[in-house]
Amino acid sequence: MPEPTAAPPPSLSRRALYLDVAERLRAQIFARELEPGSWIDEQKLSAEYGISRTPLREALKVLAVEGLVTMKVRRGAYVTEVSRDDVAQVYHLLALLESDAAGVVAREASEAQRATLRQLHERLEKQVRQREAFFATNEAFHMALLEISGNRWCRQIVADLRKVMKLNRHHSLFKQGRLTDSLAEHRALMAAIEARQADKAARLMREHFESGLEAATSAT
Amino acid sequence: MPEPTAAPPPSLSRRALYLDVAERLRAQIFARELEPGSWIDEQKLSAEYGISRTPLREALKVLAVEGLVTMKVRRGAYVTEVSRDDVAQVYHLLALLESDAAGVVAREASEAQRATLRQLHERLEKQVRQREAFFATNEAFHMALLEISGNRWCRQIVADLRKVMKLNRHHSLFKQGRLTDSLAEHRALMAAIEARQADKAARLMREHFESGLEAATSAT
DNA sequence: ATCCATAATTATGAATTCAAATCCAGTCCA
DNA sequence: TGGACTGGATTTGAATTCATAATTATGGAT
Repeated sequence: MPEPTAAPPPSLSRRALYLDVAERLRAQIFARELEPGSWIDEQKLSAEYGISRTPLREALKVLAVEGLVTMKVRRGAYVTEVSRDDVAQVYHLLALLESDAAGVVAREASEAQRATLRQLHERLEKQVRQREAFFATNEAFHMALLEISGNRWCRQIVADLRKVMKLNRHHSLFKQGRLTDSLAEHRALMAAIEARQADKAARLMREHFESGLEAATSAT
Repeated sequence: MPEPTAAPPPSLSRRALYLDVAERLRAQIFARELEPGSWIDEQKLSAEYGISRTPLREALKVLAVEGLVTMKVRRGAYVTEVSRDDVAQVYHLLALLESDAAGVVAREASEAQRATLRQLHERLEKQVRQREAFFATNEAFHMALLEISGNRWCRQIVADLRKVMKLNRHHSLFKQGRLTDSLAEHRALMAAIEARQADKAARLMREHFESGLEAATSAT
């Protein structure tokens, strides 16, 4: 069979193939090349990727744990659909989990850990005009905070929920003016963390997500 | 021809095999039958389970995402250490998520939904002497509450975390006197829900888990 | 024309096979 | 004696094959 794309260098990838495939699948899902609700054709995709079905199926199972795809018995994998209601529920959970983490961080973080967050926040301040970069740094800030809070189970859950949120086409940061609002909220949160005000940090984080939800579910 | 009804379908399990295998692996990991840090012999295990390596490897990749095992390239899977700290982290999360749910239920549950919880609680009252039955009803009560709270993402996460706790050998309900204490806490919680006192219900649920953690990590 | 039964096709789930990397024991040589 | 080397045994990672469930197509009866 003719291979669709040039074969990659044999052993340059020290990572497992199924992880690369999972990464590629995530990218295609987030890019909407695989639409939410649609069935994933294993044969077609494995041919497209130039691999066998085995590593593809392993990758699909990984994404299923993350919530990006849904496996149906004897029916294959489907890209997860996120309803308006799901968005609200997930925002609620993120508010709960991340506000708790923010409180822990404000209370217990070391100076070095605060410095890490400070640097990320400063980067964020400079990226209000670059939506994509802002996205990435925002994500990095939130995950760094989770990392510092020290609860690995919480970190994993939040990471997965955030991936699911990316499935939602109405992402809050796409909304008009949301970027600057979000930045202002981050600024206040960072200040509370620097001042080691745990309750305030937790409250600000919760409000940050409430604003985000409002923006996400607004008409535009 | 009186063709005898086809033999009972061998696959009564409506779940995928790899999920069952993952479940079994988790059980062995938490029961320390697979020791932390030890290498997992795919051939031996698949033979032991009476399956091929394929579904086992899929399950291992699922557990890798969950953080229960670590995959090393060309070197196989290793059991990750599940520390005392992990238990505390999971209890903390359960307290956070279930107390929130308890608040929602106290605030918004219908009379029919309260009746469901009431029935489960009354069953619990009668089962203080039967540990296994108490376990099951306790679980049913908590999951029913989650169900009523209406957040399917939260319900799924809590179900997963509870699975982890259930497999932990230091389960709080195994501790001396914990059953009656737990029941008393449930009684107070139920009363708060009946009285539709959301804040109180949330607080009681949080304390319920704090007591549970204390019991779980105590010396005995 | 519609509906039902049944045959053919297709896709999934799992087992098996195969190639390549790793490990291990024994040997050779400085 | 000790360390590097070699060749075989293991073991992983991935492709291929196979069995069965699900889907679609076909044909016949009402």
